[in-house]
Amino acid sequence: MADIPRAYLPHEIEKKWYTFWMEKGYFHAAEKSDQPPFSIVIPPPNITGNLHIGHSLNNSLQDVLIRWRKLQGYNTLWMPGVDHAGIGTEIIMERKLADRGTSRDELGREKFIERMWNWKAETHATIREQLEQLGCSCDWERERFTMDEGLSRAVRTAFVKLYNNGLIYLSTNLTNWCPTCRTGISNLEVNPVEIDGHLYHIRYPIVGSDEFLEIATTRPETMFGDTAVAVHPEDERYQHLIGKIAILPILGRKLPVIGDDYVDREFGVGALKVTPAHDPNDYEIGHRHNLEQINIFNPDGTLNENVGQAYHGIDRFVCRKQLVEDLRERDYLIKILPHRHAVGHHERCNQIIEPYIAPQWYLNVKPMAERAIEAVRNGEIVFRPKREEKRFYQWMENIEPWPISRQRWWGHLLPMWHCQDCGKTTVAIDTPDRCHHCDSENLSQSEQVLDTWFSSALWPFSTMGWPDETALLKTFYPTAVLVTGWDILFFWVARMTMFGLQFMGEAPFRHVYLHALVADEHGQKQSKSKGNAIDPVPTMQEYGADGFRFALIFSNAPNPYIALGQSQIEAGRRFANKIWNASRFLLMNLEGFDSSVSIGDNLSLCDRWIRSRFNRTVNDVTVAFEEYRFSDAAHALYEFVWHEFCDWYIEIIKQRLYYTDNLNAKHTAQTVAAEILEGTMCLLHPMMPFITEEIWQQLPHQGESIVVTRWPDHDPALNDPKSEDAMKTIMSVIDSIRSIRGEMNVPPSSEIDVLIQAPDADIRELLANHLEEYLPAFTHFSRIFTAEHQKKPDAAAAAVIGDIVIYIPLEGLIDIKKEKARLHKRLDKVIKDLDSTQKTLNNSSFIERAPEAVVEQKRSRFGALKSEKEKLTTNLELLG
RNA sequence: GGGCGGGUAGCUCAGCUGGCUAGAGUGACGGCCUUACAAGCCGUAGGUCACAGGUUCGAACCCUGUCCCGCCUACCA
Repeated sequence: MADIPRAYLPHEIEKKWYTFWMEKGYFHAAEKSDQPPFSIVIPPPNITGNLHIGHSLNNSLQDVLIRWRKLQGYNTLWMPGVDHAGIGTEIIMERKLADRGTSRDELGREKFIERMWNWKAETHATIREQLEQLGCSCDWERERFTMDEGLSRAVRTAFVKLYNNGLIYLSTNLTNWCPTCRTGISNLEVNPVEIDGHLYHIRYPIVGSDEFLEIATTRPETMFGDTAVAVHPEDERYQHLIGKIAILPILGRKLPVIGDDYVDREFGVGALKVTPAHDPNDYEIGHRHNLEQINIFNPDGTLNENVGQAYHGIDRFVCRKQLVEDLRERDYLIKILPHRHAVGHHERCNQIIEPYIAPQWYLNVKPMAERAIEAVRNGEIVFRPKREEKRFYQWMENIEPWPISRQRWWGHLLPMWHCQDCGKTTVAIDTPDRCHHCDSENLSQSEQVLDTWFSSALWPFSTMGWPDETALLKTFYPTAVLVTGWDILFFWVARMTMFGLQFMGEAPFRHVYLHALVADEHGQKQSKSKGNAIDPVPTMQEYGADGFRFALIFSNAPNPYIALGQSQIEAGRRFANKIWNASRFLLMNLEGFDSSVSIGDNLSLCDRWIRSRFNRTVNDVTVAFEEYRFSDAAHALYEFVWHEFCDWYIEIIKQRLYYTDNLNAKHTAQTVAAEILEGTMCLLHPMMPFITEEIWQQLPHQGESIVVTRWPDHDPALNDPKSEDAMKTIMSVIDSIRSIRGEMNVPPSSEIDVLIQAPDADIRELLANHLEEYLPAFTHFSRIFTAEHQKKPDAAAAAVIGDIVIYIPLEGLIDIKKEKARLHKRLDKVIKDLDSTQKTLNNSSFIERAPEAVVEQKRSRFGALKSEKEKLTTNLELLG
């Protein structure tokens, strides 16, 4: 046993056991089983590169649930996989191409996609390796990719069904256009970012007069697309201009001056230019007034032929600068004011989006959203934390049609074929030979792809074989719980809910657990550029996967963000080390131990106590897991392992393990210690899979792995409040002795006498029976005297616990001044508490209205405080 | 503009279906290499629970208002 290392060294252990688990096939779920099913589908990581710390948290939590439920006897399935992540991945690839001096356009579609597949292979392997390192018990044999054959068929099937239901339609509206990515995107993908911009005031001459109409705009370049100028119809300043014609500066186009309620008289100068093709509000105004829409941009954000020779072909922001100069020169520019406002940015490439008219395919999600709302309202789906339901409703109730087509290359092609002959569209799951309308073979498939979230929305059932009616679906759909960050509630959770209800007729999950996002130790968002990001891989290497996982789970309070820095992770590692060393100690003392020999009824008080405490911990952890209070579960175990099992139990049984000749007593201690340690390893296993397996294997055990053992049952009958109370008394006495020694600076090696005055005969007996055995673990002492009354020795320090008084004679060591100060401090606090307790008890309303138990509690507290006050006072008097 | 969450120890946060002496991790200070663990052990200090009212026998917790902070959401040019 001496070859067990002193400090926990995770590396080899982790690798060894993961390989073992895989060889045994523990993570592979049975399609059919007598056991109840419990399934989770992973939020598929994007194939954009390495996993970040958010993934570590997300997957640690899922692994906790899966491993815990497996121990409870469920047939568990954790479905793993990765997401092609559409535009996000394309952008990564474009950057890589740029580094090599080439580009997407240069490569062409086919070659580009070929590169994407290679990149996918690379990142997919990395992601899987990192999840394995973390210890994830995924059913790897079933791993899926959103663009693999089966899932692609699911995507086409879903599309065709929706299309045939009339829910998918083509519309040429204003969309959010990303000129950098050259595609339309949905509202969700647009991040409004506050920026310091400008408000440009420009004058538009009025035909047939000397007047000008001053307007204000943040985007002067869009004036090329103006088709009107608008004022408020009741604005007395401008009423007389309504119906007249204004002249567009530079281009000289004629623009009607119109009156529209939309115009805010208070803002700017109370007049605005109307650009229906490039502003959502102007688009609406345009409709109301039958205005022409003039598109002024090319798809890449350069200005098109509608803007006149001088600006044609140049970039939108270059144009803005140039145009402002020209306006200034020609005296159209009145002023430029600083103006802070929100500007939409594409969440993927972070470039400014333009409202732009382009044909897009839309999915009418309204009817699906209604069913989804209903599913949450009637409790078919339950959100944790509950507050997330509000966000869900708010978004769902105001849902807008979802633009699902993207003018990109990487993703699922729309299953649509255009007929060159009749011009009609054929929509089909499998590539059609002929046009469904005219039978022509002259078909070409749409080149657009679907929004990446379309396939994600199918994930809970597409991964299980849908549209086929597979055994897997039958067993594991709907999934038990979806575990993900709240940041993708709308992107993903909402859409999965809608699609699950639509295609499976049943919500895809019973529970949705939305966990925190990981910030740094000061609550700042982690990011590579800020340099405060914690990279999981080196972290796991340095601290071990278990310590890392524990730190994440321990910190995962029900907050929107969790602050996680180096120190939290170090605490996780220290805990793993503590477990390791406690186990190491016990294993060293288990030599010659025969676990098959049963113990009699010679349990010591501390044995009964630790069993009771363990039993309660089983309950605490189980209930916490059931309620997704992961942090509470971690805290309960941390407290039990460190501050009860290690700090007290192990210390106390050293006496029996080392020094006693009583082999029965030793055997009992070994039995209980081994039993509690094994049980604790089970409780810890979902959070810390590796170290618990390693220790469990070395302990006396039945079965081949902790992964497939049984979760301890909580048995209320095993709670032993009597032993807990008795131990509490003993622990208080020991604490008091330690406290005196500490505060009086008694050298650890010097032996002391302990005089205890205990009026209660039961307490005297309790202390007389146990203190001799328990105290040596905590302090050096020579003799203990317990009596009904004790005469205080001259030079002694005193401590009071209720009606128990402890004297420690400290001849030559005691500092009277210090001792008096110590007692005074305690006395002050006791008096304060006593006063407030008395006040409460004197209040007749309290006696009448408060529950009996609360009153009783106060009374007994009052008694204890009173007794303590008297004893402290007496002792102070004795000190003179 | 609307909505949500928060303000508790130096730091990061638990506790909030009202009722033991308000806790943890981390940091600080003092003492220990005590044969499982210095990634450890022992002791100590540190809090008007943002502020002001209200409800109640009783409020960190419930209600109202105020002041800060963060987030989500929205079409103010």
